[in-house]
Amino acid sequence: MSYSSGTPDKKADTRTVILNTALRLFTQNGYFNTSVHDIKREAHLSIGSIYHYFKGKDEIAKALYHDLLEEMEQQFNLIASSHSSTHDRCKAVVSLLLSMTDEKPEAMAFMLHAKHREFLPNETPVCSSKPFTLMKGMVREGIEKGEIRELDPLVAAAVMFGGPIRLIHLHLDGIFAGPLVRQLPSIWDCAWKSVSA
Amino acid sequence: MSYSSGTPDKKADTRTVILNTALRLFTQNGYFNTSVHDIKREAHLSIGSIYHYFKGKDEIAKALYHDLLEEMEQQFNLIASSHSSTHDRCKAVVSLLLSMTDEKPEAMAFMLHAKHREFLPNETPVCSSKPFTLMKGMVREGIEKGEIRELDPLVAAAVMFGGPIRLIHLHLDGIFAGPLVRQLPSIWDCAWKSVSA
DNA sequence: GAAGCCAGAACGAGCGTTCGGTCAAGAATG
DNA sequence: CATTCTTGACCGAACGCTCGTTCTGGCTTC
Repeated sequence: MSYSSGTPDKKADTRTVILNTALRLFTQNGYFNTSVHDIKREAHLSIGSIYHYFKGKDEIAKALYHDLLEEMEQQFNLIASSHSSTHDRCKAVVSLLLSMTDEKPEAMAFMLHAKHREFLPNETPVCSSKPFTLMKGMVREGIEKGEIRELDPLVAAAVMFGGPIRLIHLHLDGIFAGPLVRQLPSIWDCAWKSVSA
Repeated sequence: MSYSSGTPDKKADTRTVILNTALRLFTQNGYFNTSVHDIKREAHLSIGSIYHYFKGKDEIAKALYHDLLEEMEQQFNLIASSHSSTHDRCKAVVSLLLSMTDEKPEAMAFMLHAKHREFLPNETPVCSSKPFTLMKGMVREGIEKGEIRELDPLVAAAVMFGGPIRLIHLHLDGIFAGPLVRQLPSIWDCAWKSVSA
């Protein structure tokens, strides 16, 4: 490798270059409209290099999916451990979702927006993943503690997080402009009003 | 045509056979995992016959998209004209969405769930379509009349319809079982509480 | 010189689409 | 009535192209 002799750790960050490029193209054009040759071109790599790090196209998507979900799960656990009331926990979750959308829209789009079922048929669907299970768990606990009205936990979770998630979708589709975190006060007010006891 | 002499109107309903088969396969396996040859096989037709009625695969999807959106728009207009208060109108819309999901889950999945952007890049996105515009219009009117709190209309619409839509997604993903209409009272209660003045 | 990394030509399968054609049923013609 | 012509529904082999993947070989580093 002759060009750019200054790069220090070119070792195994070819992998992350591939992942970042793939994430961008997948969210921009969709999984099926993105070929491995497209990733190669955009990442200034060769086919061989890509297949050296990943067994195939779907392995790239799978790696992205797992990495992003794991990151989110960690954040959720952090939230759960640093807040005690259901109200504070759920508000922190909504805040996190909004700010993550502002900061890493592509990652968020890949997690929430993409139809993983279609290209990762053997993966557990997003809504059954750990982060989503944690969200449902928070809500159930809130019902038991009396903070939230007596409702089917799934319905309560859908209602409370459905609004923020819908706004995120609208934002990712380019319909709702501007930073989302700015909407946190009003949207959280609405969300909490909808289920609070 | 010798087989099944009993069929009266075999004339132009080959078209609807194609559309119904395509809708089923598109929602079941996704647009990109469905080939025209698959449609041919499942519909017991020939390639030539399909291409006689549609210019191409994307035209089939486009026809489905337009037909379904138009049907929904008509229902929405009917609702708007038969209810006067924002509360009643929006409740009727939510009720319609839930019952439509129960009755025609595939149609609903194709409208709400599918990423049309990826295979119909020249179509207006769902969220900018007439039905969704009508929903936003109802909410805006509700704010002007004082039935709904003073909020960004888009935020209010996202919050009010986000919960029900989220539940629909969960249902279509097989996570929330049972008929959705049964949840209308509780979910509408939550939705209205979240934005009502 | 062994091991990891990268390059890129080549392949084979599957796709959307084309196209030349058959067949049945009317309409037009005699 | 018998005939030719016309039309539209339908068929399916075949084509061209793109894609995911493989493979062979060279380069770099220790």
